[in-house]
Amino acid sequence: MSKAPTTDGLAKAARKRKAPRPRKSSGDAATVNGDAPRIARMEDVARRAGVSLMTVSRALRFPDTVADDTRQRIEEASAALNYVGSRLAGQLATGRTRLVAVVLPDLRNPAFALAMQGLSDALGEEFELVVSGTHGVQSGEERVIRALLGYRPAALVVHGGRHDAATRDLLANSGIPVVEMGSLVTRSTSFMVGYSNRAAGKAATQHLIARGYRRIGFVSQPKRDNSRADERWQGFRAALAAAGLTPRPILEIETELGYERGAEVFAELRRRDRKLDAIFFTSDRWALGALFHCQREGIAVPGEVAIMGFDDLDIAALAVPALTTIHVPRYEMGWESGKLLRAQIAGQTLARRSVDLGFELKVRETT
Amino acid sequence: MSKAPTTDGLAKAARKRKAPRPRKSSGDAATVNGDAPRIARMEDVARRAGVSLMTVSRALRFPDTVADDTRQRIEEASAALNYVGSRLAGQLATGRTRLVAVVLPDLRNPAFALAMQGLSDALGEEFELVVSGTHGVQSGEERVIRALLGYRPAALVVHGGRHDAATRDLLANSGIPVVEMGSLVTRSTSFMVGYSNRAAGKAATQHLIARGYRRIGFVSQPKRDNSRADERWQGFRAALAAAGLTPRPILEIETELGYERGAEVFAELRRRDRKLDAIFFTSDRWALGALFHCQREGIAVPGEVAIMGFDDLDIAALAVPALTTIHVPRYEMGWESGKLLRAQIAGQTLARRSVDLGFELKVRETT
DNA sequence: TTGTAAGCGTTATCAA
DNA sequence: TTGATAACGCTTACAA
Repeated sequence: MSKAPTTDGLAKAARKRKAPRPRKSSGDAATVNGDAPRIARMEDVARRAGVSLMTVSRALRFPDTVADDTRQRIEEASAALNYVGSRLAGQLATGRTRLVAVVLPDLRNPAFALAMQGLSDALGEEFELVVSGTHGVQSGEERVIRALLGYRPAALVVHGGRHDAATRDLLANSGIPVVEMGSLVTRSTSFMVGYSNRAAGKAATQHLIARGYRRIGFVSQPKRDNSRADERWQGFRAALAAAGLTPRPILEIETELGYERGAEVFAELRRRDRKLDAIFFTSDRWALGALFHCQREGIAVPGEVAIMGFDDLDIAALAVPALTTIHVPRYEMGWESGKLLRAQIAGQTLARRSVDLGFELKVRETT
Repeated sequence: MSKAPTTDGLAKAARKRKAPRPRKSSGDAATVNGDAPRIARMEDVARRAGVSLMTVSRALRFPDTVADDTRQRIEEASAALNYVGSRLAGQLATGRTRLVAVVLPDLRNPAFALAMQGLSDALGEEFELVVSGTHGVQSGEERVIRALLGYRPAALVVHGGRHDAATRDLLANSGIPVVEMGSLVTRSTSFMVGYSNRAAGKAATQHLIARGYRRIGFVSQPKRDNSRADERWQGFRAALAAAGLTPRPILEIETELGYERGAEVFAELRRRDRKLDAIFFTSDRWALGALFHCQREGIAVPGEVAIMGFDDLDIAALAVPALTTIHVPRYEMGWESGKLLRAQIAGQTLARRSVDLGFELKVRETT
């Protein structure tokens, strides 16, 4: 008896010797003795169904392994108590979560919203998305990712491109499948799904040059904070160089996103060079703002100035004149990322580390 | 000795008597004896810093309660191991999570994206958003919410309006603060933050009537699946009735959202009534699609037909002619919901169960 | 087919 | 100021 006693009584006594943390009321979940209705636990269901905890766990996850009548009793009890299993507990126990963490520069950007929908669709119902925005600030990225990793997600989706050293480190050592969605640029340890912003920027510019435009303005978000902007700019410069055109920094403007800003920047660029004959806006929002501005002011597009956008928003094709722009497969990026992650979560080892979904130059009426 | 022995040895022996589940390698997280680098646990940090588990826990959460040098050692160890605490475990232990569940009809809708940003901003960094879309299908709502509740979120945000009985039940018994965001309509147990779609629909229609339009078309999403659509329609009908106009169901069309559909529906309505003098589109997307269509076809707006939108998308004000529409405070809805939830999570009991953020009729050039 | 015990990684409680 | 222990609600491994 003094050595390894086997009665429950003693074992439990041994466990409870020290002051235990007071547990929540252990009355049946339905029969609450207090005020707020306690959330039903699996144990409550078990008690009500007259079986053990484990039988409930099994009945809920592997219905076939439990006797029919038992299962039925459990299902009734579960429904009666409005039981919703704690995934926190479940996932802690299994070591696997069904969460996919998503880090985006800006939640309100419709382009990202589209990608998220694709991601969500590809992942299906068994996964949930935990989303966080960095407000476009690169320095915030590591903190946000770290916070998300605390939930031990099954996978991580970040917006591709440039990351600081700490972030790269975090991604590389996260121990979970990571997809960088959007840009295709850096050598990286993660999978990449997207297109080349540099190539797209170059293609857009080459189109303008091919159309005969020579004095071309360039509008983007601050390149310092925004790697996409920087890559598109590199493409822009590369196209100029390839055509033997001298870059004119005075015609390159950085500004915040927004339709109104498009009109302002348009006017500013024309002020800087009266003979400006085309502008490459790296977002349709500016381009459309400028286009409407021209319409209002009676400026002929592309007669006086050609306008090139980027993104191919839904309205781009409908505006009058219809906007020439670069189409990017937003939804598909999400979808492809989701498929890739599912495969990896399922244990597959994938070889290809990069999926180029390409882009499409949509030549319409503004160039 | 036979009664309540106090030595650790025996207590542990008693616990370990039966075949224990094989634990993961217990080597230091950095010195892995296998292949994949194990994620560091708090215990690893403790070992490395030469303190107990609890001291680490304290040092990380309440730095002030730990001796300076101890804390420093712990911070170093934590950094060296790239330690990221498991929120799964932490939140299971505390019974409180820092997750806010969000259920939206459609992730890709820019309007919802804006609200999400507001929500995220108001909640701040200590909360994460778990997001799920229902694809506009009301019947999917309960399942989605149930799945989300499994994560024991600190609060729940659903898109307001109509819910089926099972969903209402779930919301009422969730035991956490719930905000219905968007519509202000049903009596509900949850808080509501939004505006009255009915009032907005009525105001829009009254504006058209006041302008002298009498044969007014109405375009919306299927009212059956979409409570907002239904409420706006009720407002539409109410305005007609108040003005003594006879409703003409033939001029009411249901269709899917999309710019292109706007042009199609516009043409269809004009076919149904050649003397149609105005159309109330319950989304700017259709309205703008129709507007561009008119521009292309040389149809005078509002000369031949007046166009009224809903939502006040950014472009609405810039289009030529600028679109008359209803402005809805999307970002503010999210922000207000977030503030409300934070207060409730913090334990405050709030009296007001409904926040009417109103809407604004933006009279511009298309009416 | 069902049940028991141990463990997931953290925090609350109490003792030292 | 620090540490030992039980508990959070579930699942895995094993026994019955």
